[in-house]
Amino acid sequence: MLKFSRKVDYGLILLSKLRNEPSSASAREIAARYRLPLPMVANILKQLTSAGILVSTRGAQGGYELARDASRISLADVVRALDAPFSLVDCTSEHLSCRFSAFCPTHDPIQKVQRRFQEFMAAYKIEEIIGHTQATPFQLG
Amino acid sequence: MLKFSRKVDYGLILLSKLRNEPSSASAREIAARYRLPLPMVANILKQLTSAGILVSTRGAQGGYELARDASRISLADVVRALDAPFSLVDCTSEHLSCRFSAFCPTHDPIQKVQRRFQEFMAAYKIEEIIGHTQATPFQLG
DNA sequence: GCAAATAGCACTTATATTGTACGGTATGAG
DNA sequence: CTCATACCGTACAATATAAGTGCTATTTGC
Repeated sequence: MLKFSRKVDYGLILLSKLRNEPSSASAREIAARYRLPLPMVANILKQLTSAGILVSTRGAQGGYELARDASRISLADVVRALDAPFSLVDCTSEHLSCRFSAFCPTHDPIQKVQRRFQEFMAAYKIEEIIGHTQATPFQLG
Repeated sequence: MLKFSRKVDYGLILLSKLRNEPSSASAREIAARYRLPLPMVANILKQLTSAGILVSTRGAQGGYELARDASRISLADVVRALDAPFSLVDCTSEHLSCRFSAFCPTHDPIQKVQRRFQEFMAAYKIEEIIGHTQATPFQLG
C-alpha cells in the first residue's frame, strides 16, 4: 500500500525524544513517557542501534543516544533500518529473480524510479522532519 | 516495506501492452500473451477502468484501451487506482484519527514528505516508465 | 438467441506486519 | 561479589493486508 510501517512512525517519535535530550534515555523511560509497549520500543531502539543510528550504553544507568547529529541522519537511514530491505518492486532485489525478468518491460525503468526515490529520501534529514521542538509527551486530560 | 504492490507491477505491464497496440485488447488476450492468470488480469483492468485510466468496450469484440495518451498518465494515477488509498503514514489519512495525533511530533512534517512524494509520482508519467518499445511477449525457449 | 466480453461482488489463501516473549550478556552500585 | 538494571539476539504468535480465485449479471455483436 506504499506507506511507511508503524515502526518508522514510532522510530521517528523515539528519535525526536533522543534528539533534544542531552542525557541518554533508557527504553523503559521512553516507553513510559509515550505510553508505548516496552517490548516494541526496545525492539525499535535495538534495530536503530545495530543500524548505527543510535549508540547504546549497557548496564545500569545505560541507555541510548543519537550516534550523530540529526542533520546527518536521513529518512532513508531510518527506513532502511526498520523496514529493510526496501525496494519498490520485487524486480529490483538482487537475490530474488523476478519471474518476469526475462521480458518484463518495467525492469530497467522502475529501477530508475527506485534510485530517484532513494535519493529523495536520502536528502531528507530527520532534523527537518522532527524539527527543533521536542515531542510533547503524552498528557492525560 | 515501502514498495509497490504486485498489482502495480502487473498494471504497468498491461499498460505497456495497451500503449503500443492500435486496437483494443481483451483481458483474455492479454492474459494469454503474458502467461498471467486471467482473473487477476481482468481484475486489474477493471480497476484501471473505473479509475478512468482505461476505457472499456463491452460485448463481443470488446476490450480495453488507454483513456488518454501515456504522457498524460502518471505513476501516481496508477498507484492510486490499484493501491488506494496511498499514504505514507496513517496520520495522514483523514478518516483515521491517529492515536498519537494529539502529541505526535511527526504529524505535520510527515505530511510535507507525503506531499512531496505525491508530487514526485505525479510528475512521473508512465510514458517515461514503459518507454516506446513494446513489452516483449513471453517466449518459451 | 447465442457467444463473447466486461462489471461487480464475495471469498479463500498466502504473506507480511505487528506485537510479545525469553534466555543471555554486560555494567555499575552497594 | 552479588544484585538489579539495561541492552542483545532471536524466535514466536496474532493480526492485518495483499494476492489470487470464482461466480453471476449485464451488455453487445453476429
